[in-house]
Amino acid sequence: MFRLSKGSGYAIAGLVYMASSSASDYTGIDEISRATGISRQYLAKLFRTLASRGIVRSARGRDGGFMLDRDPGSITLLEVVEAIDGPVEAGCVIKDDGCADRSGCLLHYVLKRCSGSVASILASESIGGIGPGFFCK
Amino acid sequence: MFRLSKGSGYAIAGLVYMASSSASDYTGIDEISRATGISRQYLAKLFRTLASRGIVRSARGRDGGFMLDRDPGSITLLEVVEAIDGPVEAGCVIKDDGCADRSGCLLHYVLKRCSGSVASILASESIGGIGPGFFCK
DNA sequence: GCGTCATTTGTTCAGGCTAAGCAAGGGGTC
DNA sequence: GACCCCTTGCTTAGCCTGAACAAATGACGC
Repeated sequence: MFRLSKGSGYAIAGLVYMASSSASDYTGIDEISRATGISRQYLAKLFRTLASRGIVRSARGRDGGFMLDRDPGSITLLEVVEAIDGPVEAGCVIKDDGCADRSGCLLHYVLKRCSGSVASILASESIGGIGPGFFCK
Repeated sequence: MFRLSKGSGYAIAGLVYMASSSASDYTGIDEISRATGISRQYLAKLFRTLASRGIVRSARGRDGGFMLDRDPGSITLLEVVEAIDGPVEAGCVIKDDGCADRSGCLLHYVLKRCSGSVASILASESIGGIGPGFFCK
């Protein structure tokens, strides 16, 4: 009903690396994969999704790769997570659609508070804000 | 890296129903399944897990069923969620073990804030606190 | 008291679905 | 021709669902 996947973390790690490399040209997926230790194929799949969402730009062929399409400071973690995992929001577990906020579903209310809290934390941090010091040893 | 599954929601719904029925004897899984609209088999599996964690008590045979083993007000949603989904905590995505809090992993820090926030919200609500008004129409 | 029966949980199997990761070939660009 | 993204398909694991069978318990008839 509500999740943060490993894929989201991988995408954030890759984006942070790109932002910190401060290269004005494209960065190959192989380089990002080596630097972060993430599976090359899976990372490529994630970046294709990010490209379709307008977060990164891709170029094929020699000297091709991926490149941030916007200022790192303007890309929030929430945006990245929602691109990969879908909306960060917890609906009612019992009824998929019904159960609007107006109904007195207390469980729905508690879950809304959880997802809302996570969303606001993720929205307050950006790729540029994480910075190159991000990588754990 | 961190999730709240449907199973957790189902378990909470079942427990709330049991607490609200205020019966001093055992409640059958069929009754809970009918009242909540949750798959009987899956609900039974969830309740078996809850029984092994000491949250409910079970009895087989005629007039058997499940029964809260403690005061509904003392069973927090966090306890139920962790019984079903495991610990509500987001570790580092890049390194499974290393990456302790002391290292300067900013992503780790952000994720810790997210999971900590969710855990504290879930810990502040109990099965007894949700109450019978919980069910959405 | 004993055997039978209905009731209800416990166990097992099988299938559909999604996330995560792997591998190979296609095709664009320098 | 070398480089590198794109597409497709496959495998593994875990979640969710459904069905059938086994085991335990209480009620009833004798």
